Amino acid sequence: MPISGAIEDKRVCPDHASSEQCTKALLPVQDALDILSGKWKIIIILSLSFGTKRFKQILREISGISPKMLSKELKELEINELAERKVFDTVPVTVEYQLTPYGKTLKPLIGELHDWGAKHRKRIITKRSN
Amino acid sequence: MPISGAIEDKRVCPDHASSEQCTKALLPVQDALDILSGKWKIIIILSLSFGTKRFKQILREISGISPKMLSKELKELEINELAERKVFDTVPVTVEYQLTPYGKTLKPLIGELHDWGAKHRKRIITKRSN
DNA sequence: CGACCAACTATCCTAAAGTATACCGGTATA
DNA sequence: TATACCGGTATACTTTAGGATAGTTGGTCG
Repeated sequence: MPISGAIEDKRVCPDHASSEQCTKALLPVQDALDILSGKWKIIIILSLSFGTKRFKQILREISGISPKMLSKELKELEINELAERKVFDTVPVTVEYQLTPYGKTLKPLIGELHDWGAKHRKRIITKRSN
Repeated sequence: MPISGAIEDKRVCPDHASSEQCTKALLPVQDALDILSGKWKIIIILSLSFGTKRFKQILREISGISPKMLSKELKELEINELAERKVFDTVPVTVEYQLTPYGKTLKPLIGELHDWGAKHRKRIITKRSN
């Protein structure tokens, strides 16, 4: 006897939602993940969403990251046009990083991530203390 | 001479936004990333957001994933109470996976990811064809 | 009998991710 | 003189993620 296979949320998943539709919906998500994946990229973007920052400043704010990783990740963000590197001819040289306008389009996404993370954090902390 | 260090978006980053505030904002995001990171987890959640699915069905829908990875990732989703595994005593045995109510709270986040990914996809495809 | 189904598990392996530590040239500060 | 700052590199290393392939258990089909 076959099981029901009931899909409980008809709004999100109408009965006719085929596997192909699902597979198709995965593509944009995979594209997004491709350039946001890794342990640090989103964290760095969040940090820059607070404003222009200098290299050492980011290094200090993000605990645990090494200069090598920060350097590498910033380069990748630059390549993908999410962040911008500006060099000032001061002595010693000053380098500033900031989000590009395109990078700023990630703010709603990161906002959601922050909100969900905050709720999740509460949840796990509450659990532990029980 | 010091540079301006001007922060262009006072709405997001008031002048008094200290490094500590920024560091603090990172925590919830890191918590979220901790359980969502990896190549497949978000993809699997998205797939399940379309409705209850069986193991082989997910395997077919998500191209490129191996049974080993799918199995591993599903277990982790279970541990974090984002997904649920139901075994039916049919012949042969049937196993269904679905999002828990808690897992469903990720839908807005994944929606944002999908939307941004779709725009990004357009952007890179347009670029390539130029 | 042999092949195939579902739902995995086991084993082996590689490539990439990430860490740790040290170092650079030039300047300023104690 | 010694130390620290800046914006990184260089080197060496470990860890982990993920891929490829095969096998398992119990049952059905032809």
